Amino acid sequence: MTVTETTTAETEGDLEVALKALASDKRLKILDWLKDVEANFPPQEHGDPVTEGACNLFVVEKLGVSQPTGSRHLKVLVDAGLVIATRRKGWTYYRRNEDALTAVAEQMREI
Amino acid sequence: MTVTETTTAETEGDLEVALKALASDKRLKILDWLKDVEANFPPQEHGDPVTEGACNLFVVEKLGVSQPTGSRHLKVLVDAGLVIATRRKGWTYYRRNEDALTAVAEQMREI
DNA sequence: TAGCGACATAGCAAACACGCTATGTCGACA
DNA sequence: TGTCGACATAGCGTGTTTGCTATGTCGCTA
Repeated sequence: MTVTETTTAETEGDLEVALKALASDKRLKILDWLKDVEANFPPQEHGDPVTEGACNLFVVEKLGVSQPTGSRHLKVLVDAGLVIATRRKGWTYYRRNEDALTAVAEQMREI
Repeated sequence: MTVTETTTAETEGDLEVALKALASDKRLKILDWLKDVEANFPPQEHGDPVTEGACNLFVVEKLGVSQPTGSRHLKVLVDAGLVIATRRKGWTYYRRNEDALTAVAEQMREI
């Protein structure tokens, strides 16, 4: 079994990094879609949409870009700590890091 | 008398535009400094710091960049509607657009 | 009206962001 | 072990951002 979780622990970190990650139409869309994986993506027969998130290819397809481009957008979000990637078997699932997103929103109240 | 106020009326507009403007270390600093003009900038004998804001040169100097570079950072904030520029006599004053900033923070709660 | 101080604009180079194609890696399965 | 599906990484062209210097504009004031 190989399960790898990736977070950059940005719950309190650099606001600028988070803002750079958020300052993109496509990445804002991804975050919005991930609010409700079951509603926004096709059914996954291999990995729980609720606990693990949406798989890479579904996001890529919905974004309407090539697979590497979509993967990079996701990586930007992961590197900023706003999204958590779970790698299992052949697939990678992405879900929102609600704690980090809430922290960013909180910091924005003092901007 | 020539007084010109500049706002891009972004009180409800594009979140992405605001985030792009905010995704910069220097521009975040400017916004922070403008929270208290009197405390963060030298005394202005020509224009009320509280009602009109800080003059261009003071911001530029504190940023530690050239005058055109500083002016452009300010312009980015103005274009995004986050800062209001008031031009009077020879000087241009910049102050925070609290309404727009609050609106952005509010939108961030649903991100 | 000549000149000066305070900005704004133009124009340019370096760095970064973003799209793509091509290719590498890694786990399953025949 | 060979192949295939699902990503990740490399590399490349293009557009945008960010810094600078040089220069334009505008409102005084001499």
